Amino acid sequence: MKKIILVDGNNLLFRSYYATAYNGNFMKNSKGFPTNALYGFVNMISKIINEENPQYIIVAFDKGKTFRHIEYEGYKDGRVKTPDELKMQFPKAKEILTAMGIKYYEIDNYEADDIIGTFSEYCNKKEEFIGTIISSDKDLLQLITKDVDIKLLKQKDYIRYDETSFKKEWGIDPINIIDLKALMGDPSDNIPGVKGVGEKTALKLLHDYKTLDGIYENIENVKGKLKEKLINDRENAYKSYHLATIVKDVDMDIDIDDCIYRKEDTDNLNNIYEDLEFYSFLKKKKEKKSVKETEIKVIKNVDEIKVDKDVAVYLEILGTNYHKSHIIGMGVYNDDISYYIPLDVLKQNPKFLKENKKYTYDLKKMLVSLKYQNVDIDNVVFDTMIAGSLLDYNMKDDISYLANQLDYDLKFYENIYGKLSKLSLPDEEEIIKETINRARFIWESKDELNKKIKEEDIEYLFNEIEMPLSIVLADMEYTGVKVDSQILKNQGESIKIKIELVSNDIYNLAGEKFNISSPKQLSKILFEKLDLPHKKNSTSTAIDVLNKLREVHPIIDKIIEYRKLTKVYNTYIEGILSEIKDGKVHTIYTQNLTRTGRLSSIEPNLQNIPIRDQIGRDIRKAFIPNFDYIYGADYSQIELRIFTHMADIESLKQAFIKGEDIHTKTASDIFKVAPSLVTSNQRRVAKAVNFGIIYGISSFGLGDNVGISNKEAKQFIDTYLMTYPGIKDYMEKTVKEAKEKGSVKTLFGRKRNIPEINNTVYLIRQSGERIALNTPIQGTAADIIKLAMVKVYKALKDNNLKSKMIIQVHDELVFDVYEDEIKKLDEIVTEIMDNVYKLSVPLKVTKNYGKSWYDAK
DNA sequence: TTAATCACG
DNA sequence: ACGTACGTGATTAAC
Repeated sequence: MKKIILVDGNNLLFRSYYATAYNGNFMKNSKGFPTNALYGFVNMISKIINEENPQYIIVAFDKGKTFRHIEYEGYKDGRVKTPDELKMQFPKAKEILTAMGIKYYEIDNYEADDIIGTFSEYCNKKEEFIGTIISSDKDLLQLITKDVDIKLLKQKDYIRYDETSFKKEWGIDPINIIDLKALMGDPSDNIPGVKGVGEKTALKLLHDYKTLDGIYENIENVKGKLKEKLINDRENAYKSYHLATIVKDVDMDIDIDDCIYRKEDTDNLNNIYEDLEFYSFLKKKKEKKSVKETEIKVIKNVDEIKVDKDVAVYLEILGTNYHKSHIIGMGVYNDDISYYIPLDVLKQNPKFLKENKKYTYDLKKMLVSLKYQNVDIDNVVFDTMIAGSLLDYNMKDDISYLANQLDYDLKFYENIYGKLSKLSLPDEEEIIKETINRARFIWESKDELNKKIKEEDIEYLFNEIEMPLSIVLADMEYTGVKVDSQILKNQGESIKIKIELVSNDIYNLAGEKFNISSPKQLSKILFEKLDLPHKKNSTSTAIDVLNKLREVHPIIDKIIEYRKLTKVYNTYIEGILSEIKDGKVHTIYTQNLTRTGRLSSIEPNLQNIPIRDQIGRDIRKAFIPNFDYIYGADYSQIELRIFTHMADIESLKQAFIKGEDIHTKTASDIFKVAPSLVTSNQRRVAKAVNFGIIYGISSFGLGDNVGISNKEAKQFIDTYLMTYPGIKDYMEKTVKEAKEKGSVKTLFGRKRNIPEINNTVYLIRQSGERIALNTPIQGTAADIIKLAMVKVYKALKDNNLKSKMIIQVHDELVFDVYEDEIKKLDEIVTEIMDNVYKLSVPLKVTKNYGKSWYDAK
């Protein structure tokens, strides 16, 4: 017995396209060619090959207009036109199949269904063949026979139907799927069916009368309204029957030998994958760039090191958190040398690490790791990780991601050291080879990257902000933040008790015990057992849903309380405690991750320590100085100031210059009342509108946020735009330019590509427009505070202050300060933050200090 | 591994 | 009619 796998190619491509097209993260390769459908397609085909291990396989595609279009002009009318981004991917899919050794069929004026129908019929007739259809299209169920079954794809998995299981579940014969569709119709294909008859009614009718013919032969036995409907739409029913019938005798020659699954053409397939940038699919990599034979030298003693010009260095560690991970060794490479330096030799402080010009990947990682070993490194002039991220490559911790994007063949970290959860060291020989390969990649890519930095005109951003910032951040991370674990433990104890109490209250109010932390179980309790009002089909228990129910049931307040307490306990008590070592936490600031240029902070995240509620804010009492005081300096309304500067809005500018409260000023303007008469609610709304402007405003978003109707929100926005002429023009200009260039820039030239902005899908395009409006503002704020950090760091050094900058929270800098340095530090920080960059509006800084982060308010 | 939730700017 | 604020990270449940 031989089996043929019959794949519905159209169906697979559509599915994978729409599965990813809406999430806003539309996959494209660096040339801008859309790849999202293909990615899913390749995954699915590979899965099919793995699961079915087929001897014969074909993939069918639609081609041209079918008889269905000709005989029924409304056919598929209501359907949205296939997006261009999807259409473009079809030819590539066919190329991929050919390279995979899979035959595909497309026949003029037939759909993929009909080709599959014809192959099914082949299986029915030929004794030795059976078939398995793969699709998510239920129409194809009509092809099930004793020789043909189907894998009906669902969202995550699939259901396999053969003749028996189909009959059992549906109560009709497979062929009667046609009769079913004739009755029900199919809105997606614009097949009419019988009006008012859905799946339930249709199945009942077919159960009683077997077929469409059977129903009309016995039409007198049908009762009432249904009978009327059937008689009225008799013609439509039969027309639908015809349209729904899959053709089984397409005029084509089947040479079954064509359908044999052949060996893939790996080279060809790799070429296609490389072009699409599907690096994870690449099989057995070829050498991408020829590499000259170099003599590797493993350094045994520091005296053997002879470096007489600039050089690329790469430090390998086992793991990703360099505060915890161990150094493996260093690769050193230039045109003359190719060294591997093990840790014990590094510890002897080789001179070239201080003296020679150096090129790196992930400078900060190297600086911190070496600091722990008391190894000095200086004079790093170019970091390829920073360069790559400024040039909008897709950056990862692992250098090989960048390498692959630049057409270098570099083994992935995971393939050398294993998954992060299961790291292990390979042979020393491999470690040496791969570490040097990495250094060599840095050496060989630096000029290309540097050239691009110049072309993009971002040398200032690169050389004066990001490169020195790496050194600043390394120092901050290494210095760490002192945390009093006893304070956390004490708070934890009292919170634990409160959690106990509130849990019991919840169980009593619910009438049973359940896991309050499970949104699924909670929504069952709230919306089924207690039958609280909720949106149709929504099981969300998120805070805004709960807030609306506070008056409805006493359990809601308790749940909100429970959420607050467990959040604080799990994330900020237990979470922080687990990150403390030697009384300090050492975060890692990711310098090259965000799309706007901001930093982010991990393990632990020091940028989301609570402040808005008292219960969470208390956590800050545990963040204490290592020296004498915690000093904090915040930029006040920096994003709104930047917006005012960029959009050049005169009256807002004046307000900032005069030092007015900007939200009150806005409220006074849009509600047309004197500033002194602005109510707190008016100010709240104005504040939300101001934020909305920064986010790329939409009336829905604003309304949702403030809790007013879409219409009211629109009113506010309109008034706002009328009040401040120039904003509308600025926004339109920004979006227009972004559409033309496909990117936006900050004041310092940091570029963000926004491919979404020209997408054909409305929602994605809209999101792209908001990104275009927000990124220059958020990004410029990030540039400015980064520059301030660099300058402050230098000034502290120049003034011989021993106090330390320890935390950055986007618009806030936190310092650990000696008592006798407070005054000087305050002068330095204020001077620099105020004047770091001249805008047409002043930058304002608010400052405080105290015995803990809590008290620095 | 992913989705839901909630902490921050 | 659709379904929408921008940027992050950690934890938990549930697959």
